[in-house]
Amino acid sequence: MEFLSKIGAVVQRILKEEFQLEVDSKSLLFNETRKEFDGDYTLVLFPFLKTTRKNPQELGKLIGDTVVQEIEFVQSYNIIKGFLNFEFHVSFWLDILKQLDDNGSFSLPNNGNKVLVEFSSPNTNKPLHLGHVRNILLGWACSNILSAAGYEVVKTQIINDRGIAICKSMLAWQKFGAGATPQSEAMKADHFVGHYYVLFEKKFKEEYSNWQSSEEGGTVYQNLRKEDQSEEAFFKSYKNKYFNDYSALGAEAKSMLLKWEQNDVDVRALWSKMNNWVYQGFEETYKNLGVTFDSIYYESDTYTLGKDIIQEGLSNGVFYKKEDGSVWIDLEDVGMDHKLVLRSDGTSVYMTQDIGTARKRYEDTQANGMVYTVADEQDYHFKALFETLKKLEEPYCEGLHHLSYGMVDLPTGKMKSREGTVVDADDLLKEVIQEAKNNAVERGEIESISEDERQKIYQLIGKAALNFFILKVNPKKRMVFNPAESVDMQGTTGPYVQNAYVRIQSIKRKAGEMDLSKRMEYSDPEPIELDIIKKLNGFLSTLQIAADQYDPSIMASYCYELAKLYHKFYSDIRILGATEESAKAFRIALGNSVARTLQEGFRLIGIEMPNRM
RNA sequence: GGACCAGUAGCUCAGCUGGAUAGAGCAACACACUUCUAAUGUGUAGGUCCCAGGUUCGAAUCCUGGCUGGUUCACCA
Repeated sequence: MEFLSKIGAVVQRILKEEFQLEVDSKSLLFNETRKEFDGDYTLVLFPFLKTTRKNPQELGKLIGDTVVQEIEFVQSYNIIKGFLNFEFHVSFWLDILKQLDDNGSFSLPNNGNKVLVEFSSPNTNKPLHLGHVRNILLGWACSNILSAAGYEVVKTQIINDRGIAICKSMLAWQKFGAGATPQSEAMKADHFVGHYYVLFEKKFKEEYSNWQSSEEGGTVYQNLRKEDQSEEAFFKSYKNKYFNDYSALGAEAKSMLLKWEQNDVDVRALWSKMNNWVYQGFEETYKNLGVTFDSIYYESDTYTLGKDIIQEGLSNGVFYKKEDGSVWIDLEDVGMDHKLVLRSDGTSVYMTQDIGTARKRYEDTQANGMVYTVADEQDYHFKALFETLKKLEEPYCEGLHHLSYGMVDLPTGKMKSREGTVVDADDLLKEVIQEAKNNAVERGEIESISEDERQKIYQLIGKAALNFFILKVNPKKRMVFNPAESVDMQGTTGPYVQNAYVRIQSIKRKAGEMDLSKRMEYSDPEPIELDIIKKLNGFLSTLQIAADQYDPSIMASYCYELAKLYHKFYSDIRILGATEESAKAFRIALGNSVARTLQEGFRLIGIEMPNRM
């Protein structure tokens, strides 16, 4: 805040002139004065007491007197213990509000950086679930926040469209589908494909179970079991081995994968057909979540990338080759291990592709930064990837960030797709919207508007509840998703914030066309009104912090706090019923400013405002 | 075993680049709608900030060591 550095400069000068004490502006911390004391901002004097050999009263008086004398907007000061509280003129805050109204901006100037934000990045064998929802909302909100903070942003995703998982769906459809289509079954297309993935797992499980009681299975168990290992525990741990070495279904799926890699025409056609169904379904979910992408990368295109860079790195000593032909990078100097970048048979690993994809994206966009929205189980991988890209001296290597987020747990424990405890993204959206509708119908505020508009409002409210519930939590924290609480619309929720906005709209409608110029005559604001102005003034610095930390929860909290102040203001103070015309005009103008700020803050975290609710 | 992340009210979370008496919401209880949308506001109650040391005028915040939960350390992705 500019005005604080003005005070800071005076303090610095005094400390230097009087005590030969050089203090840099960073160590001069001004805090907002706590509610229970008089003042706007507080300078903590303790750090200077020893070196100046003054007590707080003396030092505070010296600084306070000078600041009040030299800085026109500081009206007075008081000293409590080691805290020097500055009180500003009321007119200063009224001017701030006017400036925000006249040429206030909700974004920061372009900073010359271009950043690519990757999020969502699903597999194509099943529909999106709650885990994806957190990923998508985080990535989307971060994109908006970075964009408002002055970055040029490219939103992208990489779709994992190949591999054994999609082959399982394909195989199950081929064997058991009898030519069914999403249309013929009237199913959302990605759910249709997911159904066959589940069917495959079911048939495989049956097959495995039969094998376990067969002679062959029994022999394997007797020969390979560890001591004290129960039959159940053994077969649980043996599942992968069985899939690869014994299973007929496993063999078929693997053969399909092989054919895919050999570009078999029929398999490729089937693959395209099923992936396209999934994409149709995803598109619908993205639309309902309100997110879009600027570009899409497919793993089937990118999985071959990176090998040439490995050669490059070998020749200039970034990588080294072992006797068996495998290629590695030594990351011990940054506290990590040696990491494989190419297998001994010359095929790629995850790391290889990611190195190649990063460079391709740089070539495609010239972005000097990349943000990867990926769950925190991959922290180590991304650390290794970024260090590798640094050693390769890639031009964008200083702008890499892993937007790491914690898993989403249910109150009953972890989500496990195998145990059917996942929360489906589409179901979730439906539920919150239905809950919004139930509430709205009960309240009856919007009975008079058209059915179409009502539906639209239910959606906005339901989505607000869901988005806010997920985004209010710091990304890196593991979060508990309680379905009952996620549809809550009271307290620290999206609808609570929307409600503040709606109240303002309602007042504007009632006020009609009004000349607000009289607000300039309003000179004696209530404390709550000043609190609101201070909060409004904090929007841009909040945006900056949220962008620096890649953390939408900071913006979500800000909006909640502003809405909370407005709700209190609304209940304590007459707006349309104000006795003075100037007060009425001022309060309407203040409301307008709050509404715009809430709307913009919520837009950044992917939530739209209704005009009624 | 090494590394990383988390641990704050019954529950869900803020606060963490050190500052005044640790804050919200939910749940509980009590109040406030003839008055601008009560999806609101007010109040009561609720705390060993995981534990133990250390640094400091001052520690939920920083350091060290533990404890608990999670993740990771694959020629898997």
